[in-house]
Amino acid sequence: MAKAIQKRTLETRARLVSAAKEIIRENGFKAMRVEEVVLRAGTAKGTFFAHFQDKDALMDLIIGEQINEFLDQLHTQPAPQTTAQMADMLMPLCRFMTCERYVFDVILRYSGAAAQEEVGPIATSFGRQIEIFTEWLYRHPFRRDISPDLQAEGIHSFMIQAMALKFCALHNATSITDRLVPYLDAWLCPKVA
Amino acid sequence: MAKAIQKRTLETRARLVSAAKEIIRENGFKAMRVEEVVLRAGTAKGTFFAHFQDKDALMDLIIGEQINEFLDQLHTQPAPQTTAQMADMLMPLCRFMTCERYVFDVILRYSGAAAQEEVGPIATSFGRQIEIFTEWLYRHPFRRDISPDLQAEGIHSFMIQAMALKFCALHNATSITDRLVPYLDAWLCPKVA
DNA sequence: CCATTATTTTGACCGTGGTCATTTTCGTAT
DNA sequence: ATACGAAAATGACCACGGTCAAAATAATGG
Repeated sequence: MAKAIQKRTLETRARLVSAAKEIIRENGFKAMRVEEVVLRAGTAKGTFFAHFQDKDALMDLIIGEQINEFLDQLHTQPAPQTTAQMADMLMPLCRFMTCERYVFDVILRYSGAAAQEEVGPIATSFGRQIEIFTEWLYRHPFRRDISPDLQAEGIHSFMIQAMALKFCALHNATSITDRLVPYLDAWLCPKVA
Repeated sequence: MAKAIQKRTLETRARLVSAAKEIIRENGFKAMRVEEVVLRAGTAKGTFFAHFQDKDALMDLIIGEQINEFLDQLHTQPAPQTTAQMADMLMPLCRFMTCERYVFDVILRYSGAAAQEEVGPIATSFGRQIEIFTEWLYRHPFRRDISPDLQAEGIHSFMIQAMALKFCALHNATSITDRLVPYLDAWLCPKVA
């Protein structure tokens, strides 16, 4: 049976989401406080939690949406022929994911480690990411001894690793690309004697 | 110049740490609340924060200590000869790191993504982990086309990946070992034509 | 032993995420 | 229109991490 969602509900939700996005645009993701969102949306605090399980659920939504836009972009481009090219293509996405430490933390929590029962936007976008990688690898296979799926998972894994190092005090001199390429070379183009 | 630390300071700190460990032993890491720690230690709340930057700093300390014990264990064992053997050796550590979702989250935050100025216990233990892997690989090199250091970083990266998937609703049927071995095989024993 | 300074401790207070019984609004049948 | 049951909104309230000026305690010098 349809849930018979009222128009009011959609409107309130939309107001909350756009208030949140506005704050993020002005002051960054970390600055998004529930009280502020609710103030701008002109609702009571309780209303927020009637629409979203918790603050992070809204972050999940907004960040997931942004990631998906980057993936749309990636999807239109041809498959990379070299690891350097691949790293370059991934850069915009990596830059966004690491634009704030807080953002990267949310992504980590919701991607691999998503404890949610139902899979959220970020987790879904990660699935899509793997799919895109897999498609690339079908078009231009780097390795033939392992499946494109496994290769794709590895790329994902090294992407996370390269991004994580960005926030590590010891390694923040090197750029993400510079860190990613050696991983990708070793993973996708092993030169075994 | 020595800071001339009073004995009282050490005692208070010790009481706080052992109160925290006690709570963790009884009810898990997530149950460790500052109020409860302070209550059991018989100090005021402010004292806690005079000793630790924040709650997570104490978690970092305690978890880092535990990780180090597993690493001590690993250090006494001979280098693994196969990927399956390696995965088996890593299992106790992986099990601890994923004993609670909260623990894994703290570890992620403090390992790769440690934003701290000074490197904390967990981050340090991860450095040690890489060192141990590197030593293994010098003794028993799986690949010769890339450095042991790079191989070690990859092992670490895939370990994280395998653990992260444990918390993913879609993948929690498979055990960590079962997920780790294919990664390690592809990473350490590429069979390129 | 007292005075003075440095260190530690204290606990009232705050910020922010999250809850829930109550009230308001909406859709529908009469 | 009016009544009534269901969905949505409200805001006082709570939990818990974290702050800070003031008080208590320890170390030092005369």
